Amino acid sequence: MKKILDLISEELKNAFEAAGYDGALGKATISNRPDLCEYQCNGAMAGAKQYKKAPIMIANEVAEKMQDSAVFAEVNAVAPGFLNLKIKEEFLLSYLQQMRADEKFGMDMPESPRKVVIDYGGPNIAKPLHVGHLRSAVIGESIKRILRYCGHEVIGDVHLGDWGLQMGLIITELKERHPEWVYFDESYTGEYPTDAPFTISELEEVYPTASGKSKVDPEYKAKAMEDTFKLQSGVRGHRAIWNQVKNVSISDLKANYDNLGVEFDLWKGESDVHDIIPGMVEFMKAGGHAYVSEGALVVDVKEETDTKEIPPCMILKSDGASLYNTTDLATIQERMETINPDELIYLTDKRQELYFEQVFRCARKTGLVTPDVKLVWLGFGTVNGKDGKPFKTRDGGVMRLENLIKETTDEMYRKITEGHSLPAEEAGQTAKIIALSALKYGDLSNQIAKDYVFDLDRFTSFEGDTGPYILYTIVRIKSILNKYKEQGGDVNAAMLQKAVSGSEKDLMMLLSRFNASMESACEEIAPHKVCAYIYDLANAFNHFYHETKILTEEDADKKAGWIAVLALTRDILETCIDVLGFSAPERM
RNA sequence: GUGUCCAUAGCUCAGCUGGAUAGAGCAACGGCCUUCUAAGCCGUGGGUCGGGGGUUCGAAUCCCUUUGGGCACACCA
Repeated sequence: MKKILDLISEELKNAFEAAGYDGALGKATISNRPDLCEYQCNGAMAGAKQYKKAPIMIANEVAEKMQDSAVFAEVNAVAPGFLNLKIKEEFLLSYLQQMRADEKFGMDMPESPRKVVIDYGGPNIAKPLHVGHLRSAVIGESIKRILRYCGHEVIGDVHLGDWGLQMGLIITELKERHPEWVYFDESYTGEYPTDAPFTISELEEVYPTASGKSKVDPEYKAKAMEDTFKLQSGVRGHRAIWNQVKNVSISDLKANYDNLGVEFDLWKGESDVHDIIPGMVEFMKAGGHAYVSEGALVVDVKEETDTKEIPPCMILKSDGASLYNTTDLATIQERMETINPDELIYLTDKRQELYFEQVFRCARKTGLVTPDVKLVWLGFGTVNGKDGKPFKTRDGGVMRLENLIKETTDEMYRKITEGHSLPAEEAGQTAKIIALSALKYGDLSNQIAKDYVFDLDRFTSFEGDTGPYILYTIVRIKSILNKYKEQGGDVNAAMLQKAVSGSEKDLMMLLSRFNASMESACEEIAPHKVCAYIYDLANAFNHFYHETKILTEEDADKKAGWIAVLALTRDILETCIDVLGFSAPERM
């Protein structure tokens, strides 16, 4: 289905052309003066210079051509040259009817769907998930769903950090503590135990300790680098213990992401490309791109047009070990060979901008990707506390993701049971659903690239621009629709009617903008646009709700018309929260 | 130092490719429940869009400059 804005623009284009002007001037926008009109066109002013004519004259001539349009109830030319447009009720009604009959509510599927890989810039194994991981997971999940809803094929890869120095640090520390473990006996040739000799919580304590030691003890750091090298070069015991670390971590990570409602199609990691690194390095050397500088293997990526210094992209460290760049580039090569995507999207915190600029340039320059492959880096902002500094727990530590979810759920449970009657077992589940909506909406309603203040009190509030408010609105609609059914009504059979009130028309106008909102969220990779849209929609509904007594209406057609609007509103809201990655309960 | 992002109401944020009186929410104050979930709705107050120039018929939006922040700048990821 064409977007309503496009249909309006088409009318305008024809009118501009009929009046002898460039049709391109006939572009409609949503009115910024809703008191005057619903849509507006500023093309007459834009064309004034070109045609050496007063804008109001052009506007008048164009308005003249649209007096008996099927789309507009009213077209007014207003000084200095605005065209104010009001939509015909019949037009709006038929648009919504088509929307309601369409499985995707008017979203057109792309002619050539893209195959997209989303790289979540994954967490390091053996380290607990914290608030920083919340953004990558929540934003990535939403982008994946938005792109899929819009008809693209999306493959999400968690892409774990499982290969770098952090692994060496862990092995070194484990060896310090348990030198007697069979993994560290290099003369051992038998099978290694199948059960891990540690739990996830033990593991999580090991890394910070090791990291701390390596910063103050150069000898310790040297050991860690050696262990990293041994791991990467395939020493059996190192590989075996590393596998245990990985298994224990992954099952814990899966549980955590599952808890958050975030899914990955691939659980790949840096280690998965280890074997193809030598080939890639040779490829880069053979292409004449990679050379040795200061002992390290690098590829120059600076360009003439640069306004800043872009350091070369390092492929191998001077000790020959691979680093983040190496695995990322090899992963690009691997993805091109096995998946052959049209687009790669990387989601990391915004401090990695320069790094990805280097990697992308290197990938293009060396021919790892063809020029038509789109490489996109999305840098997200920092999650700050109310003090404006990076979010911490009360005692100053890093907030673990699972604690954050638990705290939010507990808070939600308290709110929904306090003064409201809900069976205890249902309240538990509902609290979890609402808590996720609070966290995800709180994050997604901000622009990706900006830092935002994490304020749990605000996110969990049912008032204002929050997830719980959206859910509350949906639940209200569901409640009315259920009662309608109890009265013997058939929601699906209810026919849309022309709006009978201003608030109903406002609601219908917003509904008609669904496809445009979703499309722009998809094109701009901007989940916050979906949030903004459903917030407006929820407001419009609540406004309508408060001045309309639906279930007691005696005129059956009128009532059915409202029920149909409600059903469509519910469907749109639920579709939108689904792409945001959360859902609504039946009641709350 | 170089580069980059940001600065909008007391607080948290919108503001699409420049358009008519800069919008929400929270907080404050005042209304609305014998009637579909008041976890809601309606209303009031609150702004020299960091400062200064410029382009334009028109600038929060584009350009320059300045101030104040955040971040990055080859062997970490």
